[in-house]
Amino acid sequence: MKDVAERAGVSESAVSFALNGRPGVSESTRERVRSVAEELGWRPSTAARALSGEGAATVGLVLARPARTLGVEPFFLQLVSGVQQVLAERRLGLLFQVVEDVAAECAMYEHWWAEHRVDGVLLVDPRAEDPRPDVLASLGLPGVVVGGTESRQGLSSVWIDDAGAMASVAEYLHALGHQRITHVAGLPELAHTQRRMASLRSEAERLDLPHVRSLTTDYSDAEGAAVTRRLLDEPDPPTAVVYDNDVLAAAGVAAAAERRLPVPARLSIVSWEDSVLCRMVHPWLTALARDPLALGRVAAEELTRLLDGAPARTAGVPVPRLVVRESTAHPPGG
Amino acid sequence: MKDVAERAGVSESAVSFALNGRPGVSESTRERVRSVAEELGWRPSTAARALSGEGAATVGLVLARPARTLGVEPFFLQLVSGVQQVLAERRLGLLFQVVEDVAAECAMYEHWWAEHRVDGVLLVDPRAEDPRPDVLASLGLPGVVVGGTESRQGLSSVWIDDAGAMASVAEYLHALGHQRITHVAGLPELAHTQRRMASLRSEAERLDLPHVRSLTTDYSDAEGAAVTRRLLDEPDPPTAVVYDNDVLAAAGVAAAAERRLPVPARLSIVSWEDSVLCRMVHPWLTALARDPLALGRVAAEELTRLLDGAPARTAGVPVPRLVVRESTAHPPGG
DNA sequence: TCACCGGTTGACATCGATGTCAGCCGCGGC
DNA sequence: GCCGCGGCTGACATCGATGTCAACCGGTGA
Repeated sequence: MKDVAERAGVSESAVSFALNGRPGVSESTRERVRSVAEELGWRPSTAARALSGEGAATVGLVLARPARTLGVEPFFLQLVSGVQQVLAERRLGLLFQVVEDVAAECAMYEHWWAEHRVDGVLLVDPRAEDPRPDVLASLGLPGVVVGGTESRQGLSSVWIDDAGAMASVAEYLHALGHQRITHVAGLPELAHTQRRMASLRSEAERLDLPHVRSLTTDYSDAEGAAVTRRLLDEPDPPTAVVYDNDVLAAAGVAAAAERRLPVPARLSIVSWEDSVLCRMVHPWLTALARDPLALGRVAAEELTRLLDGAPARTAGVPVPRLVVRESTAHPPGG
Repeated sequence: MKDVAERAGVSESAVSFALNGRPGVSESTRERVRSVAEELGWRPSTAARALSGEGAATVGLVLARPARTLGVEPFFLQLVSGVQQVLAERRLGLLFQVVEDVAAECAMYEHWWAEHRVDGVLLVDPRAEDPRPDVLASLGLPGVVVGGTESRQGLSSVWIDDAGAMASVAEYLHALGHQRITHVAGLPELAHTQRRMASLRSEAERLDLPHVRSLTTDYSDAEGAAVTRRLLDEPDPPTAVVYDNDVLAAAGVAAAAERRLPVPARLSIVSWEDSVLCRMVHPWLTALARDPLALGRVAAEELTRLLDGAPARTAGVPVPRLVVRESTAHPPGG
């Protein structure tokens, strides 16, 4: 900074004023200082800035998953990519951490906040009984819950209409004539799993479909295949299965193929997540398409709003759209 | 820190001495200070530490990929997970950034370094003509090239034996009786793509196989399928195809299925990357299994060595192992 | 002639740690 | 009785920015 001041022929104070857009310098000086800083490749030290109360210019994101179940879904990296499109404009960095479980995630927040490493965090995979919002609230650490429903305790939320999406899937399958529908869900403790299950139950009631149910899994291809095999061995197997993500759905297709059960002639399949995976299996999967990039962008925008001192609120992203491909049809004899 | 000093009944200097393992305090005081700090949940502000010459306690990782081709492979998140297992021990954070291209990646390094945001970086996807090592060297920013071959310009490397792995695949297919082998490779500018292609060429010469070649793609399922279709339409199609990653291989299987070409009876398929994808397609894919977690761990260890002042060097990870499943067999009539 | 103005300076405090250094206290040995 | 030493204190500088404040300079209007 001293160098910049010297080269521009002004004082250090003037440099600070000029570069932070504060009054006290003329437009011409401001411009000169700016160009000198540019030329010298000078950037303020984040450490020094953070120390003088500007915050760490960093937001945190923790992913709590055991390493082995990590990363088949394109979803996550796309989300991060969207987040960064927004953060980049503000010169905010993203501190990223993979941990084993939620307890470690909470510890991470405490450490980050105690060390002043982050100004705020994005919380993903909200759960039904979730200790994390309480932790953030008690710390006073600003946060946005990605996929949360309401904004409480000073946390913002980005709301995803799982219930509406599930209703649209149920209606679509019902319209095709399906009566026996099974929902192969993900982890039961995740909030969106419970929302989807509840929505399906109420839709089944509304449409008068008694043979509708949800089964939970750990999202792994292994459980997806195992559950599907069990379903197909039943005396009255379902005619349509809705899988909670692309991996489960692809595993389901593979299981059906093992049994030489034609999809969609004998079994319709819907994937709750559209990705290349859905176009890599045969037949191509009918899927709920959402836009993880947009979700990431909205989440990051909400977080920057919070950091700017705005009150917590709930933002929404568009309802997932059902993309009909080859894996759904009328039920046999329907 | 003041609070800790007060609660422990000692001076601030004593606290600093105690917690940084420096002489000047008795073991009993050291222990008392430690426990008070623990109790108060005190952690040193990284900003203040960084400012007084300790470094940012953060390493950087930039992923240069257009958002749409992002994240089908489990590889990347597993790598990150391995990296963090090592970084966590040292209380080092990971600053993660997704950018569009290598130019943006270089700019990122310059910014990070100018802002003192990172102490070192992990460089992934090394290229044949790669500007990035030069940038790091000119900045003096410590770095580890993940998948690099030699350590030059003060950068360490983690070496992956692509050539050896490719040779083992070629030998395996040759032993099965295959003569016409095609390698559907990834991006031509990546260093490992070139290494694999070169290795295949020399193996083909050694084994006297004239009908062997490599074709490059962008790693997308679309190109994987398109290339495979083109291959199968040739008058003398290959009897074995080696795909440079799991996505390409799965797309290849799908393309073969479209043509009703039985795998492996008429076409053998090998995937260069083992993942759940390889067990989600039918038939299950023979694949080269490497261990991204271990790769991440070794890379992070090399980086911490560099940060500790050790000279740059090249470390190695085990050669990928060929896991034989259902997608490879003798060629028709072989 | 003087007060006022915007633009600018230079000196100083602040953030929270590390590093250094003189000096203090009490205990043991010569 | 004095020296030396381990253990500890307290004051100060340092890192690189931000924030504040009194003062100064040249030009304008009253």
